[in-house]
Amino acid sequence: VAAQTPSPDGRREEVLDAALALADEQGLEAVSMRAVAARLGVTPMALYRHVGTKAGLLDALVARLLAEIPLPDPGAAWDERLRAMARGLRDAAQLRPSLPALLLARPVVDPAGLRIVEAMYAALRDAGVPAPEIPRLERLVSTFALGWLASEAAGRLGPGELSPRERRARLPPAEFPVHHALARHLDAPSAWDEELDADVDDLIALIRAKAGSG
Amino acid sequence: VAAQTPSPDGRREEVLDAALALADEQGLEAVSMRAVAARLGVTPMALYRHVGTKAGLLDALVARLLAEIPLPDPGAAWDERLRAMARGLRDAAQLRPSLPALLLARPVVDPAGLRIVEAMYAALRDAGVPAPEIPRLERLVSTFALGWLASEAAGRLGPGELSPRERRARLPPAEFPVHHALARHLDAPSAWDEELDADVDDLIALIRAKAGSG
DNA sequence: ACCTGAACACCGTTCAAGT
DNA sequence: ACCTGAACACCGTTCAAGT
Repeated sequence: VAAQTPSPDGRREEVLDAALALADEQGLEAVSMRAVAARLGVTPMALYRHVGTKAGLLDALVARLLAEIPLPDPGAAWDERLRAMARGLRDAAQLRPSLPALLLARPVVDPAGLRIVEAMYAALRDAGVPAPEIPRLERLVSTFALGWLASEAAGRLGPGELSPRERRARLPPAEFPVHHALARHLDAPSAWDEELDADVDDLIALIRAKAGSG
Repeated sequence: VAAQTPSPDGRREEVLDAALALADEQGLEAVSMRAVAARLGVTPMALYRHVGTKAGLLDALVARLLAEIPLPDPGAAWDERLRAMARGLRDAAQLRPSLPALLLARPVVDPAGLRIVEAMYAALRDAGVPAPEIPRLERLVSTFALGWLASEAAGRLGPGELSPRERRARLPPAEFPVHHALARHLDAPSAWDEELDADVDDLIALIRAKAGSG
């Protein structure tokens, strides 16, 4: 309860700088109150005055990272705007590997995050999606985006310890017939960046269909 | 390196039972080696023989939870099978709130997980999706599903501390025009279960379109 | 107004020792 | 074969005290 809304002092910004540097260098799990304090040459307790608690620190980091994501040119076509936002999110996550974990750890209630939601709403409206459908479709798209970022960051899309071929060799053909039938196409997953582009194109087609029916 | 592939002893199952009970009662973050050991009336060190390490424990939990998810009736139509799988995942996550965090924490390389992927492949094939497109579409759908489960578990879709109305009142209309224009439709988000059904219907339409073009 | 010191109740894991 | 005890290097947070 001490410093729920800490004063906008410069010291707070220094704390966030240190936490972000730590996250960039060693991952989000290295961001402990003690480690951040050590980086500032100060006692852990000194931080509590500025960020309230560790959850407060994480919330502040989310706000900062989201604020860095560029908004698309409002003059561009709506589908180009969606593509630009997807690229912006992906670039942000690749630069800041801790972003997806932060987004999942804390609900987004920050103006910096709503700014992005606003741009999504505008794109869906300009696509011709009926107003009552817009919030749900925005959540559909952003849920996919979040799942993608989290998967990439957590290594779910990565190769794992075994190659696809080795892994498949261990699957009994009787129980996994489609895996074996698709063998050729499982071996060479396309570059992830291209896959994300293709997925976004599919979602854009989905949105277009929604607009056509309204 | 000690017990990477521990013997299939009964003691191991008891360790997993205890960990799962702890996760169900107090959340995944309560699952510590020390707490699991205490529940078994044993020293933390005793666990290492059976699960190797904490990561090993988590991997084993993922495998167990995924194995519990029912597969759809292979005789049903492909879209009904997809709907059934979505419901199965959602039910599993609601029963086991730690599932999404586990799925994101550890890449799925387990046969219990691939069993579900296999059923997805089969549904997409039966929908008429061209073979080269199937793996990507499976990842699109499962990435959305994962994002959904993680969002629901982390409270991203929850109400937050402010009501939608209060939150919107703090957004400057000049910067958030679409939020304000959509006010009526933001106030009453539909039940999340119904929203997931609608999302799955949209993804099914997307898949149908892919099939039609092949 | 801002920071420190000591303490409390926790973590995962290693190593040597017991039975 | 299975478990224990002691130790190491960590966590977030509270409280009283310093300047």
